[in-house]
Amino acid sequence: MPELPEVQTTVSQLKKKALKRAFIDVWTDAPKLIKKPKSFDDFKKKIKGKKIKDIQRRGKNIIFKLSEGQSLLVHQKLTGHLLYGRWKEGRWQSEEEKHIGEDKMNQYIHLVFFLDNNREIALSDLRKFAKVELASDEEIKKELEDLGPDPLKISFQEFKDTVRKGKIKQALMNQKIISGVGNIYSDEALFRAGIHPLRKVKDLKKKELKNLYQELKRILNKALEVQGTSISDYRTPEGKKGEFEKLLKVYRRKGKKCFNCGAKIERIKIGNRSAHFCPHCQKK
DNA sequence: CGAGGTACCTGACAGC
DNA sequence: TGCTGTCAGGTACCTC
Repeated sequence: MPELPEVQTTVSQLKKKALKRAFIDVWTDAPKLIKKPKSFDDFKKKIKGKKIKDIQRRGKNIIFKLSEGQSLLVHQKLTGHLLYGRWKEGRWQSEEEKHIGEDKMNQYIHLVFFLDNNREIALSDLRKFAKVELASDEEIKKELEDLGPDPLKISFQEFKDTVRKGKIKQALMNQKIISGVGNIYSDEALFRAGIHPLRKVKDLKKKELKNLYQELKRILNKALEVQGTSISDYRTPEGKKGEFEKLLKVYRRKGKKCFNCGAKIERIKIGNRSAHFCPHCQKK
């Protein structure tokens, strides 16, 4: 799913539902999703009885802090998303919204955690790219130590100090520079700041960088308010769609008219990812 | 160390 | 209709 707003939405909703619950069992039809421990049997043995003490976000990673010094790490990659509800006889029921594409939902559920309150947390993942790991707090912490700061938590000075080189689009998406921003929100922030994605960071004026910093924060906060962007089958843990899709100005709008000036939105490749921009509002 | 390509999977959609 | 190619909220790993 998932960039910062979608991951944060997931974490916030799960916290309301699953805090202090314990895992009593786990099921999968795709054991390759679990990277640590390597054997699913070990994973199952280890997680049984562990209590959820906290749920945190670091970049796009979800960390369940468990009892006995253990952490459960989930990275949803492109199409993964965690759901909270009921899993009965191989079918999923969301807590609140029962009408959204139930068959599709069931088809992509590949991992189910059974909690001690007769509810389940499920991982739905069309492309099965997600990563799930259970290890000690220290081991998980170490794995995430290369991640850059969270864009919502840093000052402009810190932003300026960390976003220093390369093409601006790639710098924004580089998790070691700042963590949590991906293709959608980097495209959208650059459009709103009027900056061409291929511009070099070192060529940006301080004013442009400041503007970008502010637009990035604004857009991430706005997306958080509306629970993110739903592309493909993304749903919040409660089964709702994010509403940011309606606010997209360039992302996946190739060939359509810019809302500001009417020019046609373009799509180019930068480092094997696509970048969308308005050639008139975002001059190179 | 960094940049660029590929691999990991499955599905939707455009064009012939 | 059916086939082929391209694209998709991401990152790990390899080569140069």
